Order: sequence, then structure tokens, then C-alpha cells
Amino acid sequence: MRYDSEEEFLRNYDSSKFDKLSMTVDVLIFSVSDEVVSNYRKLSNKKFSVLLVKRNDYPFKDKWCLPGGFIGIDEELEDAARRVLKKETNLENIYLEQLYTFGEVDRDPRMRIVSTSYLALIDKNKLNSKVSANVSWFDISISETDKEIEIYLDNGEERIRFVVSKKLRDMTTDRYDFVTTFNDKLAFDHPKVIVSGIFRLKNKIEYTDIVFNMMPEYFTLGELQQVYEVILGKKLLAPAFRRIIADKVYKTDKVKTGGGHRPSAMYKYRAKNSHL
Amino acid sequence: MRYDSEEEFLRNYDSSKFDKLSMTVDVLIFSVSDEVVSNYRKLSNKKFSVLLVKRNDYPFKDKWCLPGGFIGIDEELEDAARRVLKKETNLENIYLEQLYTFGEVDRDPRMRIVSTSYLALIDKNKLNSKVSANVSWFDISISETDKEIEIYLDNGEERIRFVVSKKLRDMTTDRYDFVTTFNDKLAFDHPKVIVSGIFRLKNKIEYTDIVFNMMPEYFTLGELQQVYEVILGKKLLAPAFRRIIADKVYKTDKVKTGGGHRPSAMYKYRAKNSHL
DNA sequence: CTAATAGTGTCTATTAGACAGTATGTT
DNA sequence: AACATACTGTCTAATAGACACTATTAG
Repeated sequence: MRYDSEEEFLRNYDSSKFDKLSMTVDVLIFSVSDEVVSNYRKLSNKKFSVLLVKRNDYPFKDKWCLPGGFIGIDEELEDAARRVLKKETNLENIYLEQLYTFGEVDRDPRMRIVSTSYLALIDKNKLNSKVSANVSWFDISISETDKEIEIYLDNGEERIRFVVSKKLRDMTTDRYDFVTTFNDKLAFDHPKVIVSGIFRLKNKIEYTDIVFNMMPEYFTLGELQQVYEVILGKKLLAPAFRRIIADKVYKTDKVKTGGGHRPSAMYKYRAKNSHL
Repeated sequence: MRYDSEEEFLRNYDSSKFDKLSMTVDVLIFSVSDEVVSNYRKLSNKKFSVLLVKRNDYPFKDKWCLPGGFIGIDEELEDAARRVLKKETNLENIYLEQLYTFGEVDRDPRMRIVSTSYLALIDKNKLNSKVSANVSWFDISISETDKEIEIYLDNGEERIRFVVSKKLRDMTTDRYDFVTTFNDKLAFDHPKVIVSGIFRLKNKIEYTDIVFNMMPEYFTLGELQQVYEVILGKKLLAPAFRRIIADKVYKTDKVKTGGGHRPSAMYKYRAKNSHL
């Protein structure tokens, strides 16, 4: 069939000509939290945490999963992610970036579903209400070897363990194929999504100011350093750390006291092109 | 309706419950080419180029677009990208990475189509056959300001110009929303896809060995430097450049002669964990 | 006073930028 | 011989790592 114009073609277009499938978004919401420590002198330990939802319907009934939802036929991908974010945390204007699109044919037992995952970072202090019953923050612990990544998630009541193996994809870049080798409590391919998000964050914290999306308005440099340390999974030296972040923050009049030690000045984030 | 098991739920699942849409992949194939120079003494200039296909059907009949295709209901996303790559270049085992998923509601005039774009890098010397009539390599020239990116594509016969404006997405990272402000020869939202790919490549060339996917097996350091320069859009100093790439390459016995100047040693890529 | 963190100064090692200078082909 | 590129040496500037030292609080 030949058409004489784009308009004519579109009028006659049969949209059933190509395969159709469903799409979802999954939102990986990271934050940091404090672990209270018995010794009054010691700082509270920062923990890096992820928000999970307990499924109360099939498929994967009673397993934990990332907040997510189907994309409407007239809905932008990112709008869908923001809708999910709003539903689970009641927050808007949150840092959000597209992470990766997972399209394995059998990643959902119901039918072919392609899922675009998003990475969101929030400051937990902004959460006005406690999250609802089937939603919970899990602290993340990571142990990584050449071949495997083992992750523990802990919400105080329940402990989740999963293992993902790394297979180098090519010689020229440090990309890996992740394959889940142990997982009994997470739904879908969410172990892979979580690992991808952690890697993305680890990378970006080194060359962007992304970390400040997880910080409260006022913070001490010690707290900021702890957040870097928990995400990078290693200790940093304070003088070097302070040099590096010196031009990203500015000192305020506020002071944090109460620990059994010298009080600490509180700082605020200064964006690159700001004049504060 | 309640189910007693995952199996029972799946047996009764109605897959028409959620909206369905079509998905495509678009493959951004980059390579480098030589521009022959009249002066026998001078080196040929390297050009950075992209493969485009001329559409001979609606929609966007007679416009240029990235190679792409619909995803089959039982096809992995990346397999679809490899299928497209094989069809247009007859090449396999090519560097391929997922770039971004574009899902604007009206990006395709036919219906809702979400497209996952892939970035592929090839060494043009591996192309055994000349590409077919409706397929062509376009050299890329970029001029960038604070607010806009202007790109010219040239295949020797036809010149394509498009302009994309940059809108900073947030203060903490250098992410932009791209909005096409001028485009009369490219189909779909492909100006945005091309710009995203160029940015990705510019970034990755700084901290990975990705560039070697576009190089022939044997190359001189001058050629390699030219490729870096054309992708980064700036001149580099030879001594510093040589220091930086020293541990990524090794010298072979081959020598390149014929220019009106001192011959150059030819090098090969050495992967990080190789022992050559 | 003591334990613990806050914050600074400085030395050293490594890396990046700049540029001068030597080497060696082709016409 | 002259031009153009290949390749090296070295000085300097900037950055990162290490560690010692001082400051200040609650108990």
C-alpha cells in the first residue's frame, strides 16, 4: 500500500502491526540513616539504606521489591517514576535519574514486561510521616570480591541476603553483567537493579555533588565524610577530604554540640555556580 | 479474586489488564574516518562519524534516522540492538552499550513507542562491504555554547544541521535536558539521541579504554591522539598524552612510513589485565 | 583529667601542563 | 635543504596521601 503523504499514512496506520508489551518503572530510593551507638562520646554511625515494599499480591507474594508500577499509555517514563515516588514517600522534587532498562524476556512470570529503573536520593529528615506498614528502610552492607557481590539488607526485624556474580563484559571498560546467584527474599530481577544502582552511586559520588541530595540542609563535615565512607566502603583521611569538598560547602553560624568532644561547625551545600 | 498459589495466579492471569505499547531500539553507531589532505607531508585529519539510514517509508519518509527496529515479544533488548547492527553493517561482536531509554509520549506520530537507544563503536576498517545505498556515514562537527549545541553532519553529498538546547536538570550533577530547537532532516527525536551519545562518549573516553573499539589493530600514537582530539574537541599536548596512554598500548615491530617526515612506530592495545 | 572528635599545618609523592630540543623520513 | 611529524627530557604547577599537632567539649 502506497501513501501520498504523512497524514494519509497516519490516518491508515494499523497500530497492531507490531508486538506490544507492558512497561513498568522501578524506583531505587536510597538514603542515609544514623545507627545510634551506646558510647555517648562516639558519633552515630551512618548507614546507607534502600526503601523496599512488601508484596501482598501475586506474583512474588510476601517477597520484598522495589517500589514500582506500570506505565500508562499516555504517561512519560519519568512521570511514572515520580508518581511511584510520591505514592511511597509522599515526596516531590526529589533527585531522580534514569538508571537502566532491564528487558530480559522472562524477568516477569506473568508476561513480557520491560522495566526502566530510576535512582532516587532523598534526605530522610524530609520524610514527615513514618512509612506505611508494608514499606521499610533496609540498611545495606556490601562485601565484594573479584567475582561476586554479597549484599545484606537489614530493617531491624528481617535480614535479606543476596549474591550477584560479576562477569566482565569487555576489555575496554569496566562493565559487568550481573547474574543473581542467590536470592530468596527479593522479587523479580531486583537484586541486579539494586547492585546497578549502588555501582552508579559509588561512581557518581566521586565526580559530582550527588551526595548532597541525601544530606540535610545543615550538616557537619564529619557527617558528610561518614556518608562518603559508607557509600565508597572505605575510610578517608580527614585533611584530604576537607580539601576536596572545601569548595562545595560553606560554613554557617550554627554549631553542633552535645557529643563529648569539641563541637563541630555546621555547613551548607554550595552549588558550583552559586555565589554564596 | 484470591489465589492459593503463585501457579494458580499465573494460570488465571489476564495480560490485557495493563496498558501495552510498542518498543524499539535505536543504535547509534560511531566510528572514525580519515579526511585526505592535499599536502603530502601532512597527516590526514581524523573525523568522528555516525551511521544514518535514509527512510524510504512513512513516517518521516526521506528523512535520515538512526538504524533501529521493533523489539519482538520474545527478544532481549540487546539482542534486538545486535540484530540491527548486523543488518546495517554485517558486523558482529561489536562494542555495544545501552545509552538511554526515551519515552516521550509523542515521540512517534504513529502511536506510543518507547525506544531504548544503544551506543555502538566500530573500526571502519572492519567493514568489508561498502554500506548500502540508503545508508551513509556522516562526519560530525560540533559547536557548543553554555546553552546550545549545534551539530553539522556531512556525508559528502548532503549536509544536516540541527540544534539542541541544554537545560540544567539539577545543581548537584551535570545533567541536562536536551530540547531540539532546530531540525529539518532527522526523524523522530534522534537529534537528542545523537547528542546524548556524543556526551556519553566524551565522558567515557576520559576514564576508560573505550576509544580502542574504534581503532584498527595497529595504529600510531599520532593517530590515536587525533582520535582523542576529535572526540574531546580540543588539542592535546603530545608528551602528556603519551604519558597517559603509555600503559594502555605496546610498541610493535611495525613502522608506518610514507609521510614526508620521520616514520612512526605502530602500537597495539594492551588491556589492563593482559600480560603482553 | 580523659576519651573522642574537630580542625590545621606541612612534608612528600604523584600526576598534569608546558615547552624546548633532538631525530628522521620524503620531496 | 626544508618541512612535517616522531619522540624525549626536564622544569614547574597542581593535586593527593600521610601524619603530626592543636583545640574543645561532656562527663
